[in-house]
Amino acid sequence: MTIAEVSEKFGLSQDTLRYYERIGLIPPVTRNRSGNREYSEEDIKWVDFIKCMRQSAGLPVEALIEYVALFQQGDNTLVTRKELLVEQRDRLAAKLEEMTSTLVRLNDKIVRYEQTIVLKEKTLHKRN
Amino acid sequence: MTIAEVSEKFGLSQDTLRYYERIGLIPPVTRNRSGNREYSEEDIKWVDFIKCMRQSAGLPVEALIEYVALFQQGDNTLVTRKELLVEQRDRLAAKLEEMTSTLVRLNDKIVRYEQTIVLKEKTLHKRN
DNA sequence: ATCCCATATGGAGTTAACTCCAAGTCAAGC
DNA sequence: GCTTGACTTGGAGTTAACTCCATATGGGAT
Repeated sequence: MTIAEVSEKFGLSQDTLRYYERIGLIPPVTRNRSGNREYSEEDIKWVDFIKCMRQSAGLPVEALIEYVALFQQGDNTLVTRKELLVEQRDRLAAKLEEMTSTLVRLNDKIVRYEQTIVLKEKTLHKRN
Repeated sequence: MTIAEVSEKFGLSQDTLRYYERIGLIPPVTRNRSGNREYSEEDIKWVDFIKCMRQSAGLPVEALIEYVALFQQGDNTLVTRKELLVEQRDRLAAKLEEMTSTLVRLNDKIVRYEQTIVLKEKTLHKRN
């Protein structure tokens, strides 16, 4: 797959894809004879994983760079990598809890707004 | 409450508190005779609300500024304000779902790591 | 051969959200 | 009455994460 196709597929700009590779957020992408990126299945899996961890989970770029670096060092970093993921997972879980209670708070606020608005409408009715 | 106390209480720097006020993320704070901020109960509730919506829910500053501006215009913006909150609530709920499935994905990955690590350990045992 | 277009690189520019700084003011203590 | 320390303001600086740009190159169509 070319960079244009990957960009299209994931909704990441070509610049972002190159940027991610440049800073080590994804491992170096396969190239063809003329030096252009030719994303392999592996490469695409990395893009998918990183996109998910960045955009959806909001994991810090720094942690992901470290993860990729460890990955490239091979099997003797398995335990470290796992620990890194566990830490991020725990952070994410905590964040989720926090956000859930904020969602509840927002919902409550909305309900109070609805009540206030209904009250206002009734008052207007009475007047007219 | 002074700005130092509010800063302490919420873990927001004094600079951030002034910045929030400057850009309209919280309404103008009460002042004492010498012009220093003297946070009232109301003011503190705003800080609490905004901190929550920013840091925990990650609502965009822009939307919150609009909300505060509407609030300051009085009761005839009730419906607009409610709609604004509903939109943000829905976004937040969507984000939460997305994050939940990413959490699952991360968890799965961790489980696979654990299996791989256990396998490695067994292999080593056999060898030695 | 020439034109065109997608791609390449290194480096500069942008954006959001703070964060820091310089210079000034004010009340309290010595 | 002078110093000290917490506060004020407007504006500049920083950081993370892109995003854009200028310039160059490599193949395919005419």
